[in-house]
Amino acid sequence: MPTPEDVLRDARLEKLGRLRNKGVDPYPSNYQRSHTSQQAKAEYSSSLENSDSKTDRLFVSVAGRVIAWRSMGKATFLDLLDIDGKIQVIFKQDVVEGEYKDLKDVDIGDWVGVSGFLFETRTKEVTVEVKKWQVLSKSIRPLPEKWHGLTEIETRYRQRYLDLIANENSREIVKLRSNILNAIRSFMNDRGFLEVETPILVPVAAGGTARPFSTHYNMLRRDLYLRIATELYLKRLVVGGIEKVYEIGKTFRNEGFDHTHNPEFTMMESYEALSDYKDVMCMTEDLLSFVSQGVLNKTEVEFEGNNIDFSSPWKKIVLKDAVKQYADIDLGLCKDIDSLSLAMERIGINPSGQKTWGGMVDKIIDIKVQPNFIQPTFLIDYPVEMSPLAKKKPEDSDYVERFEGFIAGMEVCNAFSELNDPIDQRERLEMQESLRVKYDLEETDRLDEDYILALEHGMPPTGGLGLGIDRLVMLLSNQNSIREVIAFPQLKSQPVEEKDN
RNA sequence: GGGCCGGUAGCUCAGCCCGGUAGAGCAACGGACUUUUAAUCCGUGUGUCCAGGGUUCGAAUCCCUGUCGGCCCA
Repeated sequence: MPTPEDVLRDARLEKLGRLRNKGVDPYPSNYQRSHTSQQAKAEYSSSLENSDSKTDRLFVSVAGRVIAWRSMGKATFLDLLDIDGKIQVIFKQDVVEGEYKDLKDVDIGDWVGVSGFLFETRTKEVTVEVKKWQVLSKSIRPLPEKWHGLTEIETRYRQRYLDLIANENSREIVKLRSNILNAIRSFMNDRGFLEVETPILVPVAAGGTARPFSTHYNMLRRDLYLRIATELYLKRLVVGGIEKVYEIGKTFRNEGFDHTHNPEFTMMESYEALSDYKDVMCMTEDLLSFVSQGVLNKTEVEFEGNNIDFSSPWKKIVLKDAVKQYADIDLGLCKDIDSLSLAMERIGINPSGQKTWGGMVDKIIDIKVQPNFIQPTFLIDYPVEMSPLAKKKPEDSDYVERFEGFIAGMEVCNAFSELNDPIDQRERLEMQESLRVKYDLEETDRLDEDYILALEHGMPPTGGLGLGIDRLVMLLSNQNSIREVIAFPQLKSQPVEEKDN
């Protein structure tokens, strides 16, 4: 029994067959277009402005997907969609070359290339009067509805191509994301940073606090992990004298996902020799202002009803003070797990679930502190327990030179003066390893011997930054879900369908 | 992990409270129409009602379980 879907498909397959019978290749390998939709319209406008002779009509060839069809009998209007937008074209029986009736084999959803003169309709819409045309790709499935488009979020994510065809905003986000990446690269390159690439498949998933994905390398007969950070490899490059490096790439964390987390996400990490976290703070302010200005032409954006101002200087607050202010807990008086547990219970946070002191502080920040940081805010000077890769503050060895940047209540970056004392580094990572064993944790940072070996050869004082690209794109595109800014976000698998044959 | 909401035609949705075997628009198909733009007009089809189980003479509808998605909370 054919499903209604099959019926629709069969009708299109029939047209495909008719095209082939007429000797038409429904899937030609190329098409020479002279203009995109918007280029054609722009050139038409400018030709009107400075033309003495209106006899010089503009002949263009454009290509795109048929997204609307208005047939008037011996004339048919189509809307074509290309990367720039829409353009209307008209097929007129007395103008188009070849058989006008052949248009019947074209469906909404097909790609076509058309050429002809531009003109303006009565309603002043710039339109191509088609002389020659050809099918560029025959589509055998229907498009979403033309007016409401595709709204079901699940289908938008699972069949992103349909979302992109139907929803202009989705196309804009793809473009914006690309522009943001370009702006970041341009900023970093101008400052003398070298863009580098480091391994994704790693023997030790170090450089952060997270559970890794594991995989297996058959030839080596060993398990490897997907990186959870690029940090330690980038710092090896700094040890090697590549003083300013950055990498933009995917990192992977074996955790759940929600509207601000995807298990694979894009980070930029940068390391600059002869700088510390204060320099990185300045750079971060400059970078985000530059990117916002570059892609949106402004440094203030609206996000979930708030006006967010990226311009420097950002608000800065010392972590200890923030915890006191927003959670009413004095970390100086709660230096062990028991006292901190009591303090947490007093303010209504359940401390169970967190086994380490650092983890508990993290939870307090998560719940009580972070949501207050709507405008860009640096939370600075973290407890050493939470930051095994950061350099201790000279005047207070319980705290390190580290900051995280929050915007709209989201953590968007993390930075520190990198720990370059190999002896201290070993001790700190060994502490993390012992915590893992003691509490049976999978997410503590790992000791990477090979990295220690590198450090022992001497790393200059270095300021490092990790910037969450997906969240930045969210902020600049006013999207409150990370899935809107990742073209193919992680989704649970659908039940396997049984097919008859 | 907890609570709430949703999954019906290719797409957008109604029907569910109050059980009687599914409906509209768009798309498709046939026809009219040479400046339309959600074109219009006439005619014709269209379904594992997310899955499984239960209640019932009878379930898209009520109940349970699962699943996928969304929102909120932890």
